[in-house]
Amino acid sequence: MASRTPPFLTNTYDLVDDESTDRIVSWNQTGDAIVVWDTAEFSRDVLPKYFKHNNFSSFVRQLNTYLTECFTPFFKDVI
Amino acid sequence: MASRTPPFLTNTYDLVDDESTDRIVSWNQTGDAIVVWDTAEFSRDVLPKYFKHNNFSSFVRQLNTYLTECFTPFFKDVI
DNA sequence: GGGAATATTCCC
DNA sequence: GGGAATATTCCC
Repeated sequence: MASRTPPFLTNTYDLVDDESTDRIVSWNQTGDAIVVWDTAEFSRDVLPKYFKHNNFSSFVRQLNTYLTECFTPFFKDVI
Repeated sequence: MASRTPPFLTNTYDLVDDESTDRIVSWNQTGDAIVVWDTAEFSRDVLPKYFKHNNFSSFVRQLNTYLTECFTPFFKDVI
């Protein structure tokens, strides 16, 4: 029996996959990385919908916890 | 140097001490115990102002973590 | 980035 | 109630 996928990973998948916020955060062209287009909006508007905080650094901390070579996010702050 | 008081304890002190919510949660007459008069209102309205959740059981879990004989809360659900 | 402290959840 | 897993914060 595979153990349950951690909530952080399913939440992160969901928030990236949500097309209504692709302007703020989306997959890259090849679909193997996350692009955060606007970290300010991302932190303020998107994070609290999925997590109990609105801190970009807390999100990145969790990302680093679960990171493997299969999962390569990057950030492109357009400000 | 004393180490810093954990946020849970200062938050809990503050929420009990706030007189505007004494109808929901207050000190007892001798000031050495917490009385939660309405757990439903307490969970829904008071907890999220001080913590990142609205679950009574999570509050009690933390209370048990920090409990000593000097700190004796009790709950009086008036429903 | 990540170790460690604290918070929140989950489950016995 | 509390151990353990996960999340959030704090700090190096």
